[in-house]
Amino acid sequence: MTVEERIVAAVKEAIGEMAGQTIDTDQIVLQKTRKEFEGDLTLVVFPFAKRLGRPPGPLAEAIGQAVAGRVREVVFYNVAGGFLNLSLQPAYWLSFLETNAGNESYGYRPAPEKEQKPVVVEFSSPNTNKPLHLGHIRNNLLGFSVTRILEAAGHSVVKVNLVNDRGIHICKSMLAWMKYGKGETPGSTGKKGDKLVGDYYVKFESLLHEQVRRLIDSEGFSEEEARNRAPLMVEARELLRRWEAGDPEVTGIWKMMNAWVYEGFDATYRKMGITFDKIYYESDTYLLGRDIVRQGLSEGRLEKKDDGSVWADLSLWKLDEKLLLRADGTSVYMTQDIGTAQLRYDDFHPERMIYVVGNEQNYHFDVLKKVLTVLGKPYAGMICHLSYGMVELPEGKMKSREGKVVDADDLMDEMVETARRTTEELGKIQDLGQDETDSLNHMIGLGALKYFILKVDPKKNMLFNPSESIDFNGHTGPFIQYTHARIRSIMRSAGTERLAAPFPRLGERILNEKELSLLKNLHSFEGAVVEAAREFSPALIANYVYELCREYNQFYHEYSVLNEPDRSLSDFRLQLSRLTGLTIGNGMKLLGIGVPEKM
RNA sequence: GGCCCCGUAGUUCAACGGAUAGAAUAGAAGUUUCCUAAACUUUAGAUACAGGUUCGAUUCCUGUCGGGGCUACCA
Repeated sequence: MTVEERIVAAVKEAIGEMAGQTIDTDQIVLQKTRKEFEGDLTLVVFPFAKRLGRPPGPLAEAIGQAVAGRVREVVFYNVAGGFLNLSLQPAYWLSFLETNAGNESYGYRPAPEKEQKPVVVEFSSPNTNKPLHLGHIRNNLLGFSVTRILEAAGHSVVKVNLVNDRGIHICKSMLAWMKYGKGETPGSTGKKGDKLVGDYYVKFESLLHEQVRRLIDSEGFSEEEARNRAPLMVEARELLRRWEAGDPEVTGIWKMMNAWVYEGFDATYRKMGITFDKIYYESDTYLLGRDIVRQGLSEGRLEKKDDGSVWADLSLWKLDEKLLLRADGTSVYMTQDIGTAQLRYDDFHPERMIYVVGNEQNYHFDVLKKVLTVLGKPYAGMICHLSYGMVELPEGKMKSREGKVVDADDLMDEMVETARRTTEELGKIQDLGQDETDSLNHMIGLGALKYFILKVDPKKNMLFNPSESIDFNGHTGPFIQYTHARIRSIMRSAGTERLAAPFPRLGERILNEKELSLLKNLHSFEGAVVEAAREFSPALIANYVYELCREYNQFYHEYSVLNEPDRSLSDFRLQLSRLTGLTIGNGMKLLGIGVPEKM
């Protein structure tokens, strides 16, 4: 049990004895004491004052006395208004540092038992006719980081990707390539496969748009009708029909073009540093949902309309009916999601299934959960939509169809290029070889980008302005990486022998303000990890690490580590720096960001 | 129209209902004989508006204004 937990327990006990009533643990608010007050931890007493009908001041006093008597580490307390400030004995902080200074996995819970049920996290989920853009970057980084955070919090995790590789939209890019491609390939054009296919999708849409406009003008059709009647659309539907019928020519082209796309995606994932444990393809799974729906129909859980379409009645939750099978028996998006959920459940028997999907699909996931409930599926309650906000451009939402996107590859390349220029300008690392320099610049460039995105609360929309490049100074990834490099530099100078020496005895020496606040900061890393796992929020880690670095840089500026003449004090600061470095590294690892030895 | 989300310094982001709303950046002024100045210090600057709930509201409720999303036999 941590000290915080023991204090909370003591408070609970004390109040129980004083008032004869029990208080919920989560009603006991213990926060860090603000800098302007004396103490380490602060208990907010107001809520209890009200319940016990006693004035806050004296009550705080009484609780303080009780806690000091029960928790050994609490050596002093003071009351300010309705706040009870508790001070821990300095030796507590020192022993904390002593036990953790060399702990490479500080902040991480031990790996889970084999029999523990995993959490399945789906993220990325690309569409094979759209190259990845900034919106996908947020999805990928979030999803990947959340899996690392869950692992650090002691969960077993499976990372899955669901590739949307079939449907009418895929036929569109195929059709455009068949009609106008003249046999182009990634090899013949030197283009990345996903980009090449994406270009044909855009080409289809723009040609279709022309046809639609002409039909509206000449025949007076409505937009919808014109879209339906446009020759290109008719051909695309015919292509889909042939695909579903297994036409060898069509599936051959489909396989070939998909292979191009996957090669392109792989390159992008590699650059981003993202990996998966399992990749699902909708073309493999889309029929499964249909069977489940038919089964549900035969069990009387669903309704069939006169035209043959199948619906789920969600009026119990004040939602509309939801279509699950069209009149012609084909499936819709929701039908597929039912199938993939089932498959995932069968494959992993998870405790939870998390979907990292944008908040534009909030309604969809609400409905999915309800539909699975109607179907009586045991995993209906396991579905958890990790809903994140859009990345907006200054002119609004990104739209693939209109080509208004920030391309993922381009953006990453620009970041690396900026890193390269900055590294050269500063000229601090001449001793590295070309390969090392390249990988350093990659680390810094990607670090800046990833941090920029992950520091924002996932739930919130965020803005990206392409004309203002992402910063490398201030509240940024490179700032954190730089702090790490500084610390590593000290570690190298100190040498392994000194680091391995017994922990210094400081005697009666009082830690200075910076040392103490650094220690407290380090101490709260574990809590930050647990909180981030509970909230699915890498932003909490990002902001924690930043705060830690700011704290360290102030300390570094004000006090010397290796040049401190008092040897034991110098050793203490060395260990303090060491744990700071480890914590920065471990924190950044949870964000999928590397930290350098030098920069 | 109905439903949901969001309005915090010029800008981008913080703040379990808790003490004087934090940072960064842009602006102004400084710090290099000292372990990496991608750093540090000082300075100025914000809760859209109007009510309510409470010991206490950026946070919860209501209304107004502003922005975004969803509301497909698209995915």
